[in-house]
Amino acid sequence: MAIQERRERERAERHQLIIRIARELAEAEGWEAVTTRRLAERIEYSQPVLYSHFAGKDAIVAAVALEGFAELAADLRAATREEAGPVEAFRAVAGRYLAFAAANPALYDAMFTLATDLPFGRPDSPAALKEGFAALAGPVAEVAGAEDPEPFTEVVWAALHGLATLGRSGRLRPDHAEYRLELLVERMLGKEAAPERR
Amino acid sequence: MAIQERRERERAERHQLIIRIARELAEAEGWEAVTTRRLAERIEYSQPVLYSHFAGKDAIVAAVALEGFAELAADLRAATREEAGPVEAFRAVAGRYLAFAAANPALYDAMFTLATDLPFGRPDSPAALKEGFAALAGPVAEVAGAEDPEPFTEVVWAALHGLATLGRSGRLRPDHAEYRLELLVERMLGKEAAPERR
DNA sequence: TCGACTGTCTAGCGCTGCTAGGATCGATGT
DNA sequence: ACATCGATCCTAGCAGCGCTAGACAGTCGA
Repeated sequence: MAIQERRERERAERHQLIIRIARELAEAEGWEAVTTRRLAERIEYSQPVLYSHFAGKDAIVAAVALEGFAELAADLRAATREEAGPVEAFRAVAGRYLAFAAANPALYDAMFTLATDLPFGRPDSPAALKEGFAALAGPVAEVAGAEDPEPFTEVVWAALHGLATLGRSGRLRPDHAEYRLELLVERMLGKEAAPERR
Repeated sequence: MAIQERRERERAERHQLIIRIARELAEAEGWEAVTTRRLAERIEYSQPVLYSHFAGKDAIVAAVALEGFAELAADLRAATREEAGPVEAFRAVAGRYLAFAAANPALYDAMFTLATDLPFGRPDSPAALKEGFAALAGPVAEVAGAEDPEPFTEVVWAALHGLATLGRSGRLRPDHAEYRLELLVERMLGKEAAPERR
């Protein structure tokens, strides 16, 4: 019995190893450098082993993406806890979201550009996915005011996502990032006044 | 002499043909179906001919993207012309942007997801790129109010881009699209009031 | 009419994701 | 203790990818 348990444990470890190496490789050299051969070499097994753990390369990317959602959720929740009022929490969550995207570009790509067919917002969605969305949606909905909270959250999320992706492909002026965030937050809070220039 | 002119004309036509077929193929079956072999077969020439027109596959995608920017610019300008005041023009441009992205998903992908290294916002940017950005930035800056117009434009653009991309990968509820647009427009105009529910 | 040149094609390189089939190793029943 | 069986893993290879070298034909100017 114990032998079989050890096997399953080793197998689970290898499963996580694949995900970790894929992520490291992607973050270091970009996703186009993550090939099944290179991945196999790094985990010190042959290619077919990958296919005994995942249905294909897409499934590996999806697994990395899922890990990303879990981390994002934890990150956003930590940001929320540190703040007092709903407005501060909203501001903190928005900032943390952009910081997360900037700090983990390859991971963010996996989550939003590569793994497009993760089941989103459906009952059978993986827990990490639901939590990720909830960690963002909670604080955002708090400041929706008279607005219907769901579309309000979607719009805020879309704006953050746009800032993250356009910013990274060099289509927004690199400085002014903080100013853009301020501007978005203030407008979404319904304040017309221009934020402080910096 | 006339013969050489004919040759150059035919060559230019073939150049456009490659771009057109690549776009059609992408729009019909997605960019992953656009391979050099398939493309060569459709234009009824062999593969190497493609490389006498473009440096590589990326250059073909970039050419399609550039065409997209030109069309988007024309589209947005048409939307602007039809409207009277700056607020209406802003609303129209925002709506038309999302409609364009929804109507030409593969083209939009080429413009913003695949051709990431197009020289954006630089002096040596292609004309179509500058025009595309200007057609959006003009009407948007009109309603920036007390805001610094450039970051304001960038935020609006990012929000629209986010709505376009998240919407297409099924991460926003399919209905409510118009409501989200309304909400974004109103907030960006500095109005706190909730838009009409529909 | 003949050589040079331009334009095009065939064939092939190294890479990709993925898989069939065989070898190897350890657990199990007698 | 040994033979058998089953799981596990690897070698080798497939089709397709982007891209290119070299052969070939057809056209031009001398």
